[in-house]
Amino acid sequence: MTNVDAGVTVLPDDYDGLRTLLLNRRDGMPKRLKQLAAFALAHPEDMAFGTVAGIAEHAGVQPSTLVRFAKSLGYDGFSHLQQIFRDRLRERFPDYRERLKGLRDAEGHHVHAASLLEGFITAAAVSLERMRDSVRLEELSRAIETLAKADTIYLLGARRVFPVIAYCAYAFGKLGMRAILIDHVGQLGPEQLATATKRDAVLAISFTPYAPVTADLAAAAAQRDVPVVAITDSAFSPLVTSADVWLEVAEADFGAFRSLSASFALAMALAVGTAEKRAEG
Amino acid sequence: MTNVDAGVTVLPDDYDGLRTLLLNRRDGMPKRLKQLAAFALAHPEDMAFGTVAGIAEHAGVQPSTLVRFAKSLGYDGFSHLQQIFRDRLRERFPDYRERLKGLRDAEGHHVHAASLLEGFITAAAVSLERMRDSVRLEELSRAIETLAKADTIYLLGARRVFPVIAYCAYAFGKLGMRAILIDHVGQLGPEQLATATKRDAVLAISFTPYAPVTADLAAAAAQRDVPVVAITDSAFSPLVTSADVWLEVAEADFGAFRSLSASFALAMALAVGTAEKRAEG
DNA sequence: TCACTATTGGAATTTTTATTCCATTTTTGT
DNA sequence: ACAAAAATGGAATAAAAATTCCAATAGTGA
Repeated sequence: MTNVDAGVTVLPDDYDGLRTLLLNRRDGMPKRLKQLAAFALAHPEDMAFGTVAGIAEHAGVQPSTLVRFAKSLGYDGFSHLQQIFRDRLRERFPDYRERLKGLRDAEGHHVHAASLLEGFITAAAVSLERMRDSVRLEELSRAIETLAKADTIYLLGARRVFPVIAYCAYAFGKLGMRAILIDHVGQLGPEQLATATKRDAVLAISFTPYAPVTADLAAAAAQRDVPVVAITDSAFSPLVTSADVWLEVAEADFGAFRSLSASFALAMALAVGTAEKRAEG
Repeated sequence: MTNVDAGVTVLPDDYDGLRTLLLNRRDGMPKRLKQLAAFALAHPEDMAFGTVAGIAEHAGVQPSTLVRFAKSLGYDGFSHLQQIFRDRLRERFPDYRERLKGLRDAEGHHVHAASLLEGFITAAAVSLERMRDSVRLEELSRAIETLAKADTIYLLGARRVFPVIAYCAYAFGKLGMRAILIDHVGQLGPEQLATATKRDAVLAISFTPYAPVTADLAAAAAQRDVPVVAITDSAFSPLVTSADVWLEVAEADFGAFRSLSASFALAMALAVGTAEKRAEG
């Protein structure tokens, strides 16, 4: 059987579309299917996680009815329908994820400029959205307090995240705070950091694969009781053990390149927040 | 019956508890299990929805290792462990409401940190959206062609946009293209750029207020017939007169700080596009 | 270096889960 | 009220997934 479905509306692939479809079709549906439509909209989480048998029991129908329900809407089967409910929970912007996936699939063959740009824009947007939910505000506040108390802020970051830390140097400077960029020129990182005391603070950033210098220097500073604020991408980062406060940022990637947008936004919030904190007290 | 369970620590049944458990055990774990622990915390959604085979592939381990991982933590098997990740997503919406409520109740400084972060996130997102429509694709293609023909790419950018150009140095290098970062150390910019010929190219970035060095060095290069590709924010930029191709990016700002997200996305697209162009021809 | 133990990879097996099929019941139109 | 069509329930089957097991490998201490 084809899914051309007599020229009727296209099969929805997101939750909102499905919802509309169900509401429209509701009146013409037989009893059990209508019952399922109501159940699905009332318990989308169950639809996302449950098994056919479990949902069927919960909704008061037979397992086969669930499969019929999915097919009557035009899906391949229950699993196909369930995917829509799962996508809804997975990301708050499933369309972004789909778009990224689509673009990534095209990779390897010929990707033209437009889709490249689109890919990087989307990766950046996903990173930002994700951070909106994932950053712990208490931690952010603590990070700001730590930096605000510091006399001088030492900025630590290498390779891929060096741009972020370089920007911090610009921002802190512009906001009138003393900040030193540890650029590790001539391998002089340890010496650049040598003057840091417990009255100062280190702001360190590192993402997988963690540059050893960053972890080493942060550890050395922590050893000497210099407060360390870290931005990193997982609780397993070597920075975590050295850090007094750490903030988690998971950047999305496109192809081999990971976005830095979320890190930048977070760094800017840290810088301005710290400046305002100082102005207050 | 107590839940102390033979002196072992209690088996966590929520995500936060699991997270703590993983962090504590991390050091004593064998390689593959540690790898999985990191993966689980980095991709909780995948853990919630994926199948053993799918997750195993994504995490780079064998299916059996996943089951072993779950058991080594004390769970019955993978399915039992997965339940914890699913529960977390189930409660995500209440969780979110909780957060908002907490935000409202919390002391002023949390709210403040939140709105700062929100502001920078929004500025970045707006910049990205805006660029989606405003970039001229023909110009982007021309820029890519120009850079692809170059022997060596000289990277020019100062002050606020220095991070972007620093990132370009990283990206071009990683893609196997010869690129020189003109960092202007010791005011040696002119000397760093002196070896550029018409067989090379300059990639210059500058936004208001245009740093004079960037415009001057770009002009000097153009004078010697070195092709110049520019990224800037208006047709009135001093870079435009020197540039063979130029791309317009208008970044949004929040407070005194302007986003760099769009510029980064564009720079990444340029870098990867150039690499692919070279691979083709 | 050698034996011993812990860890890992991969195929085989078991269990769970989705799907199909068909007999039975309900609805619909005349 | 009757025949035809549609819908439903439930068991049978197929598919997919989790788990187990064992051989191969890496790691460790004598």
